[in-house]
Amino acid sequence: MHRHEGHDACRSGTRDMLARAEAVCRERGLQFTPLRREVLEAVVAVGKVQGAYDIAERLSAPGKRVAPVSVYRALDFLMEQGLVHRIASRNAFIPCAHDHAPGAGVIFLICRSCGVVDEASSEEVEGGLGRTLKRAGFTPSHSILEVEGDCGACRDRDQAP
Amino acid sequence: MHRHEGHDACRSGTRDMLARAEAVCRERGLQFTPLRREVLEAVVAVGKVQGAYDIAERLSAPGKRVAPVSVYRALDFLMEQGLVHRIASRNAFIPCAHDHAPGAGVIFLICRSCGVVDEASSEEVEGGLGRTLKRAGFTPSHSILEVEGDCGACRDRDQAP
DNA sequence: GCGGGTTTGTTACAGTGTATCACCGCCGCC
DNA sequence: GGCGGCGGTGATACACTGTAACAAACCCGC
Ligand SMILES: [Zn+2]
Ligand SMILES: [Zn+2]
Ligand SMILES: [Zn+2]
Ligand SMILES: [Zn+2]
Repeated sequence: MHRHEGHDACRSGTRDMLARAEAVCRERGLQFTPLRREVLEAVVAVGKVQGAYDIAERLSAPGKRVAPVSVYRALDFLMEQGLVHRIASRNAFIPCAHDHAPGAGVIFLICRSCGVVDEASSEEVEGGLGRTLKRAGFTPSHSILEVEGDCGACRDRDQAP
Repeated sequence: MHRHEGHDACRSGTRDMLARAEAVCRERGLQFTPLRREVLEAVVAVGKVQGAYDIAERLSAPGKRVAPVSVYRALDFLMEQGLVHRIASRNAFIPCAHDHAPGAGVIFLICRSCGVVDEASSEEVEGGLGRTLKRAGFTPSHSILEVEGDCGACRDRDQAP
């Protein structure tokens, strides 16, 4: 069922996220380099969907340019480690504060007005999808489920200004 | 529930598809122009996911160039009329031989080996997703559900060559 | 025929993602 | 110490995807 902590936990301090990233990398014998750290910080700090070029621009400063290709490499790494998700419908990236069970389906709730992306999960959806695929004789390798709409916060804000 | 006719019906003759397109356009007072017809023919004929540039190249011939931008415009039109779907995870397009109820969710089953895309639907998934969104206080405007994997035909072919 | 909306052609451009190669830093090995 | 492999980074170039802008052609009703 849906045991989700809400937006605040999703954007749980940059510190927690970085600590987790360090732990993950140490545990797997991988390098958590300065570039990877900066990219993850940028993704977490903004909290909304961001394109790779946005991140590159944000990390660049007069005299220190970070090329998009470097950002892509860092994002690929972070995605492999489950620290970042890619939102296919937006060509953009968000941090992941969860610890997804391997193979568990994630539902992305993308707010079109504030750009915040919440994550949810549902045994019911998961089960129904599995049965549907089985019935169709289809062997899934990986699926994406992205919903665009308005989050509760934005709806409240718009209705009672 | 899933009342789907299978791949053959999906790729049901080009003729059926064109007849339906003509009917739809006439009924709605829209023009089914030669370009739109050619683009739809190309999408139907191949039957697999195709990028807009693939279609443009396919329609181009020595002496007669079809620019990608024209293809995009035709595809936009065909999508608005429900004759073509866009597959977000592939930046590609497929024909739709179904008559979807407005607002009904579609599940795309994308075979990574043959490129054929099947469509399915499931009340169970639909309902579970609706309840999950409601619980999260999220008002959906539109969602995509795309599954990548291996279709039955390819699995059979690979196992018994 | 004329005027106004729609469709198409053409060009240019913005946005997204990858290939390639060179360089660097590190670590293990001789 | 010297050497070679290996992973990460920088830099450039390029491919792929999609859109903006404007002009020309087309259609249709008046
Ligand atoms: Zn996540
Ligand atoms: Zn919002
Ligand atoms: Zn369809
Ligand atoms: Zn297949």
